[in-house]
Amino acid sequence: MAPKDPEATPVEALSRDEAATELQRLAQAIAWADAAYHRDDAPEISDADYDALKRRNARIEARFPDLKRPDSPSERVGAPPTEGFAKVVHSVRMLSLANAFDDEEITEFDARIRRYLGLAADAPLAYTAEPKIDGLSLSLRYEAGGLVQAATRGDGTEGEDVTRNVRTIGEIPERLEGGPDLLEVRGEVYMAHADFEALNARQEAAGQKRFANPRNAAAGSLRQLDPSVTAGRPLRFFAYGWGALSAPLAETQMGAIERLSALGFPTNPLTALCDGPGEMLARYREVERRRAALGYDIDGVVYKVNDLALQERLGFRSTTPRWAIAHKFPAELAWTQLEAIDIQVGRTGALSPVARLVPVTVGGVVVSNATLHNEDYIAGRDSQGNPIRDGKDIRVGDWVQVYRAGDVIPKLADVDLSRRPEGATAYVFPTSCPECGSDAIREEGDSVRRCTGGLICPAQAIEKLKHFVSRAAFDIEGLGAKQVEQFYLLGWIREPADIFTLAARDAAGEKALVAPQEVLAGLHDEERGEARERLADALGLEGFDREEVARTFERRSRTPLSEQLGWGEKSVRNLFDAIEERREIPIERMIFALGIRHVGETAAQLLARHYGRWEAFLAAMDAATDQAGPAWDDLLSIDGVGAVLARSLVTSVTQDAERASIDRLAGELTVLEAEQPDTEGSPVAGKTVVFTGKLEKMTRAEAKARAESLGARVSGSVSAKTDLLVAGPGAGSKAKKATELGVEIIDEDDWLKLIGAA
DNA sequence: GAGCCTCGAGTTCC
DNA sequence: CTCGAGGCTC
Repeated sequence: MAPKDPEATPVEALSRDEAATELQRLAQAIAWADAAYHRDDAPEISDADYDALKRRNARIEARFPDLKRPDSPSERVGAPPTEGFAKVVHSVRMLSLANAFDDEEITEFDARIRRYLGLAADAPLAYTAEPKIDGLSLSLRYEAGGLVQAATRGDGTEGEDVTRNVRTIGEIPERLEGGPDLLEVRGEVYMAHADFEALNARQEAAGQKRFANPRNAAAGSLRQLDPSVTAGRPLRFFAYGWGALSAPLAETQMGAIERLSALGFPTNPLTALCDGPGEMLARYREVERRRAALGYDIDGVVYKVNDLALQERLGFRSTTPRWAIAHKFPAELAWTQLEAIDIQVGRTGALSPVARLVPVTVGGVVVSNATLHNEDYIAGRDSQGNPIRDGKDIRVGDWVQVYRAGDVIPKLADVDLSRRPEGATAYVFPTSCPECGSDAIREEGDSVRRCTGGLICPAQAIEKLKHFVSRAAFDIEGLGAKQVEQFYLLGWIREPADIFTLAARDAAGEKALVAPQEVLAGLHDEERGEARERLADALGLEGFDREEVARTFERRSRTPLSEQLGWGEKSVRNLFDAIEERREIPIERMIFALGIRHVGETAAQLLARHYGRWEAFLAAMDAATDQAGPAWDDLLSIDGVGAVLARSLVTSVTQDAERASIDRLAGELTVLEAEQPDTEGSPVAGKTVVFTGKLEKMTRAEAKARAESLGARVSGSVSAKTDLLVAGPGAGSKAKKATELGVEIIDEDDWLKLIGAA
């Protein structure tokens, strides 16, 4: 059990008996945290919390030396679970693959590539096909033939340095002969079935936890802090790709794989060349047929365009290469019973139903929750009103079939009406918010029902704050989702601006922004049991008693954070330092952090680039309030901004309460001007370019992607703001308009010459 | 107006 | 990771 947080009595005030009791409690709590960290590779409490426990233990021991226990945590040897793995930024992003689940999607994949490349349906186009190993991706960096770094995939941009562990894997060469000077090899670490069974037998004999499946075993083994543990684990490796290179490996994917094999890397023996969708699908069946006998887990077949020059032309979408796709095997299914349907309220007020299930193992993992999407889904209809699951609705008590979409997200596939319990009634979707009681309404044509409470809804307020501190927004170290939620419940932070005044209020001994009566007022009716529980929990109380809650609420408001359990002086200082660091914030993060519907990372980036300065952005929003006029048109002229986004943005930013909150926040900050894309030496940076007519050396999509990578804005129509028109043969009205407006016109060859210089 | 292609939002489990 | 929907292209 996790240690609760009984309001910490100052060490000085502890009686002897209390001290002895607490030392025992601390010893247990620390041992529990250690075990959770080492055994499960999943710390249950934060490093800061852990440090605070240890420090309090040490202080009590210092005051009562004779009470020191034989199992005192301060005597424990071994590395404290502070340092994890160093972060590694990948020089070339490790992307994921687009997925396909049926044959048709593979035909479409081929057609899409041909279209993009401008190839006829019958032109030759070869693909490689290889089994998709179910393990963990790894990037191995070799310099001058020697392995210098191994990193996990992480989020694709930044992974963890696992070099010391990887050096213990026999199948990964330490040195290469005759490779390029710089070579990053990418592949999959996995554990074979036989090795997995043997490992689990050993784990069990040693009284340790069995691993749920080979992939978890491989992941757990690779992420050992002690490389000697990894050395004892039977990890294996298949190379399938590469990142940074000082010289090309080959001209084709197949050639590159053969080269990696010649350099000493294991490559998958089932890798084959296919000349089109027909052969690809035949290969898929073949691999599927041999799946059970392979001796290791695979979850599909990956196809890649064989010609590397074509791969380069195809390039990437935002998170996946265009030249590859993973054809997944059908997901495993399992039947279980639906215990309850809960409603969660998101940042935008969306009411999302979640299925609480009798736990069931699906694909090696125990699943107890699954998404139910929205009210139509429960009723057995899709957003167009067409029946899904043959129109069967879902009721509490039903037997339902579960699968893990993409091997991750649990979903329901079917309902067994023959086993429906007698008296089961159709689920009635709430029409008021379960968190704040406000009306929950569904807009015309929308599939989700939303709480109309806005910021008075605690769920929305908390989710908005979580979004605010999230990685792509303010990313404040030491202030994660958990802390934000707790600070909100304790009344210390109600809106983003409050984060930046917290340190001062802490020093002044008055953190709460609301009176306890006010907090309690919202908890009157009996239905709000959950909210009461959460508040009691945040206060560290076992039960809910109004007077005790109010008392504790005030005491915690007055007690400096550094004296509260779970926090120590150092962690508090780190938190406040991290907050101070974010008083300077890039404008794109600021815009994203506001959490406006339809404005995600990408849209925020576009807006930041367009307006440059924060004041200019706000002024433009004000000028566009009436949704007409030059400011409104200017907003809509941004490529990627349409009417829906614009309306959502302008109404949010100019709405009084919201705006006041934004201004309070901005008052605490220095918002940094947008950085233009890194296009040093690009002749077209910041220019607005329009393509028209037929392009002969590249497709329109390629031309657009290339121009944007050089910092140009590509627009669809010629206007006074257009700097350059690239006109191929057959250009018509656009060329005419450009001439009228005096916009420079060049042909495709001139364009290539122009950007070739970059 | 139809058909992509992306992005945004919501979600689970480790 | 997926679904829904916004926005762009044809």
